Amino acid sequence: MLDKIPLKEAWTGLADCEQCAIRKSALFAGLRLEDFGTIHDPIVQTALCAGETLYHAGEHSPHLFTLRRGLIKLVRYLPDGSQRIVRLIRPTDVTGLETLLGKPYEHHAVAMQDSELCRLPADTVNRLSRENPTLHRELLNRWQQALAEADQWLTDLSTGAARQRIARLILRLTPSDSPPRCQLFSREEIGAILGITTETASRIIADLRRQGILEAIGPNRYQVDTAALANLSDGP
Amino acid sequence: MLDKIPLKEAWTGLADCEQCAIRKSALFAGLRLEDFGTIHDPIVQTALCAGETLYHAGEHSPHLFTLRRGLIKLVRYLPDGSQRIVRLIRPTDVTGLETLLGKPYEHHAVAMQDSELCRLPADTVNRLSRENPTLHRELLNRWQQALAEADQWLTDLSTGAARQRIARLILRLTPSDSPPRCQLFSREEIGAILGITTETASRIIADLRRQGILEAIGPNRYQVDTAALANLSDGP
DNA sequence: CGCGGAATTGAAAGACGTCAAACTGTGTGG
DNA sequence: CCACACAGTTTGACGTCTTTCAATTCCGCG
Repeated sequence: MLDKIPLKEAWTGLADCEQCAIRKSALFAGLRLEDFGTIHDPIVQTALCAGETLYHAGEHSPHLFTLRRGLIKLVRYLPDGSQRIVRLIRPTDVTGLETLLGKPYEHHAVAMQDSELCRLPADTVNRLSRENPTLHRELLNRWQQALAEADQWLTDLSTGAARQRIARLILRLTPSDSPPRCQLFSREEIGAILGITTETASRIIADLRRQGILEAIGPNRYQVDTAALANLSDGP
Repeated sequence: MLDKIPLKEAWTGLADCEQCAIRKSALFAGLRLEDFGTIHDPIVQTALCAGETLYHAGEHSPHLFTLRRGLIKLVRYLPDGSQRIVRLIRPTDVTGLETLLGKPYEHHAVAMQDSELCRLPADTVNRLSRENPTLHRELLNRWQQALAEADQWLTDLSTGAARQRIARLILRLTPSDSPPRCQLFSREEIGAILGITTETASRIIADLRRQGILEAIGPNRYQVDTAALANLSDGP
């Protein structure tokens, strides 16, 4: 399931920013060539294996991150010790924006899949944001995007019956290719996303399989009957 | 319950910004005297009675708002027609930040109490934000604050059993004065905040009253046994 | 081939939603 | 001033969904 290719090289990559595969949709999309020359504090590329932690809540570190590949969960622990997954970070997303304001991280960030990311020094981003209006606007956009996503997370994934929540989660995880396939997570993580128990998540997913709405095609990979799910998602 | 004092005056108040009672904690806290002189597009003060709508989701209007007095709910409607309250705006909070990016409003904003607010033109705020670093930083702070609040809303108010959610909501609504009192909302609104039904909300609150944890002292006003609620909030 | 963690399943209890009726307080009109 | 109508709240009864706790099965890996 996991191809473990830890990248140990911590390179100071200016050239690579310019050539970056995801650059057109990345935070730095609006940077001019000459801007890259002014980056002195190195931008480090790092890799995480599934399950590894990127940062902890409360930790105070002047870095934000762009995800290049993989999947990161932002987690909060509840008083009773259980966890709730608050948001997912996907490739081209940025996390750790709060460090731009000198604040500690708000969540635990944990890799759900093997991941690669770029670590950006908060100072550098702050300075570039002052000098480059496009980057600055892009930053605001990211902030707003995170907020919109948080609100959607609440209304889609924490509202209504468990079946509906699962239907909406799977739809959200299914790219609109055809045939529609999606990569699910452990039942425990699904529970932590939806605010339901592991068993309930398991029961419902097993049931969807029996109904033929999901068809297993690999470890936690399914082919999806999107129409049936869409139907489930807003009515029983 | 409601003292209806609709403010009809839509004044172009520069002087009043400087003298504003909430100015020290307002968005414009960092503005210099000379900055106020550069505001040409008028800042309008408006008032809403409980139940009135400030703006609709999808509406495209270049204004954001600071709440001076009262309480505003940000609402999303679900496919099935019911509503979910996504966040509350309290005095000194800002709402409608998305218009700074030229985007339509993400929510319906409805007054839960009689409210007064200032309407700020997005252009003006954008310009001032470019010219004044303190204001600019304050804006980012507000954005981050909204995001943190959204995450807390999810973990506090949409997680766990209905009793716990209600306990946490009441605690959150109770200022730390003594004796601790709080102003509740209609049972329907409480349901929409917590993702439970009106009846469940009513049952539990009625039950808390019978247990003496809440004691009615006015229309939807209660004296609160905070210790008992804190106890409820993270265990059964 | 057996081990261990994850997933699934079962049974029973409890929580919550649904539908409907009774109750309360408030404002209105007689 | 009282009776009534209305909207919100409370309560009841019942069914369904979800959790809980436990047992079992499945699957990847050593």
